[in-house]
Amino acid sequence: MTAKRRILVTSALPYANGPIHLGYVLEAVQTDVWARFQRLRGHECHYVCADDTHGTPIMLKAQAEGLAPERMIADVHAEHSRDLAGMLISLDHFGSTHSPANEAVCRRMYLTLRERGFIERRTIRQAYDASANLFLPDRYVKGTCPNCGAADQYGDSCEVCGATYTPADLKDAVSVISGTPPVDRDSEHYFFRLSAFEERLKAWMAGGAVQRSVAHKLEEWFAQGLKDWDISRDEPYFGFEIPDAPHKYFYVWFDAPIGYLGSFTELCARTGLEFQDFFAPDSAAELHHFIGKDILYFHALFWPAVLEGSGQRRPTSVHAHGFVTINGQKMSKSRGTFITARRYLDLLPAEYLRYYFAAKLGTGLDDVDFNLEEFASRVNADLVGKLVNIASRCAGFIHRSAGGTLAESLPEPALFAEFAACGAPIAEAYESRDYAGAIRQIMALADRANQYIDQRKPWLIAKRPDGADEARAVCTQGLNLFRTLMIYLKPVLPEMAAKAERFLRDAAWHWDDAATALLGRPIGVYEPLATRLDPAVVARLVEPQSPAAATPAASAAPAAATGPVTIDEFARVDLRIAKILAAERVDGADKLLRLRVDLGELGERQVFAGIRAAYDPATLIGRLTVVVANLAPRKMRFGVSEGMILAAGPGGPDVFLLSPDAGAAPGMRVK
RNA sequence: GGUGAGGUAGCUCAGCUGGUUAGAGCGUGGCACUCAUAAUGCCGAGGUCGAGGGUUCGAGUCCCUCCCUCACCA
Repeated sequence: MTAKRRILVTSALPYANGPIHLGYVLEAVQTDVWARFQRLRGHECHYVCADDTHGTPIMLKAQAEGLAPERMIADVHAEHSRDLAGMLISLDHFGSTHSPANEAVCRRMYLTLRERGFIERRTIRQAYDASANLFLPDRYVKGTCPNCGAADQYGDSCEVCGATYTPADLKDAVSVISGTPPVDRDSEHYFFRLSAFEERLKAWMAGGAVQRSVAHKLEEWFAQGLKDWDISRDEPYFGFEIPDAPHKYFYVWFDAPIGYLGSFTELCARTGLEFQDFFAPDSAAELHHFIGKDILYFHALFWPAVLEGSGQRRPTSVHAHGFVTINGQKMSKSRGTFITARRYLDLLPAEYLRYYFAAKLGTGLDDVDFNLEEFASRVNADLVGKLVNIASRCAGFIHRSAGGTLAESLPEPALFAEFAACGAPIAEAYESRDYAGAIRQIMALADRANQYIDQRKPWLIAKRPDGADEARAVCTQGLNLFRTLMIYLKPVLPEMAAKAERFLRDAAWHWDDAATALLGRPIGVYEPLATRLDPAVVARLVEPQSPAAATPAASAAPAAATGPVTIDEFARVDLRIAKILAAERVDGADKLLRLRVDLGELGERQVFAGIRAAYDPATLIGRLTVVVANLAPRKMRFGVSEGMILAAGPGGPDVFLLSPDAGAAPGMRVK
């Protein structure tokens, strides 16, 4: 086995203005599988990440929500942490770029860059929103394309003709923030002299730090000439102030990758690791970044240059992956295919997605299609039908005809040796991030294991009076083949592997354990390690979400069965006993009644309900029923509906209001 | 538009530096089995390897042209 390596890996920092979605999960899974694989091999591997919290979009979004940005990013951080943990991402530390540790690293690196002459000041002219008092990033200016005349285009490029330009080139430009035309204003900016690093970057790239196709892309950029990089922004800006430059802030893309170091600093403080062991220029430790192909420029050019320029080591590798598509199409909120990690986890186990992504992740930058039907069939066929089935069909015999103890030796050591020998090429596939290749090999072995059992037919052997030992031997062989495969899959399926360890009463597995058989020991009773997933549940990943706000009345179509909700989710719905004080028909609406209801301590509300065909308003007055009290108010043509009356039935005249038993009073909580 | 990647069985893909009848999984048709979460095994059908041209004794694999798809463009 190779010498013990010291490795630091990162996933790109998720931006703190939205939830973790499946695209990011792909990256986290890719990183996590690699990290877990390294640890399983006995190497020292630390995995850090952080929220990317700075910049204009965060600032504006917080403003729009009426929150301090610090508050908003804290909320998002909690959500991100929870979702990543749900996906079994084995982060050693998940920090934030908005941390004292990160600010300290930013300042230190910036000052070193400045000392060494890599920072320059230049005055540039930029679009400025005079009514909002802020400089506008390109994407915050919209107007007519100067090239093709398409309306409503962003300030950096035209989506219609593809032309690129600056906001000043746009015709009829307006600020997205205020809608007023921007003015040009001069401002002094700080630039990082990327151009000084061309030769060093080429050398770095030639050393195999990036994939081949990425190297091609970089060559193209080199050919165009490297431009210096504007790393400052004017206030107001949510970020870190630049030392000795009042009112100037580090551009979010400067402090974001530094967030890897900031986060690692915090991990060091917590665990006693030596930061310099990993970042000194002559560090023998490895540094691997996993990123999406969209941010290659930052990670493959700026980042190694910034690291080197500030007197630190360069990354060992930057590994880029493609995007996730859903059923062949881009994720899209409007199509309902923007799937968040939370949505997935509410419906399905993380490991199925991890397996599916791993089975489709190669070494390239190709997009990974999340095809719902294929996902279901692949998980069911591979994991349940093939893999777990091996254990499931063998375990019974060990208990029935062998007292629950494995045989003392393997009947087919050569077959086991073959499985063990595959450890090397499978490890090689993991190491080179060809997870699809690793999974292919593992599943081919799973097929062989099933063939073996089928040929030996332990169920027939066990029926013979003298067959107990042989059946036990065959199933001991089968279980050992299974065990070896589960060890190979442990980086992808950590929980299932842990369950299998417990089932076999085995110690926590190391990669090399795959090559030695488990013999002569008692094992536990088999319990299903994985259950089939229901395509109908999978399909719900792309169902439109939160239909709650759709219709404020009982005419709402009865939702189909909607799967389990947690008690907390249920508790969010505030159901109250309501007394109907008044009811009348709504002119101009042939389904609606306007109700005035008394909710006790919550006061009186106006609620519209689509029950006119079923109830005479006069009969309703004075009766008690149930109302959703915290439904978002909905503005209708006839007024605002401030709640929803609960009723059952298909609609029309067949609508039936709920009634509490005697004793209930207006305002009581239903729970 | 520029650049890059890619177009191989119904679907998802593998095919290394060109070499015998082009492969796998899923799906599909048939058979077998019944230990196993209707799981598993065996047999079969299904591809002019995007189109056309070229190099070569020989091309999915190299070259040219064209068509189509996707991504990136700081």
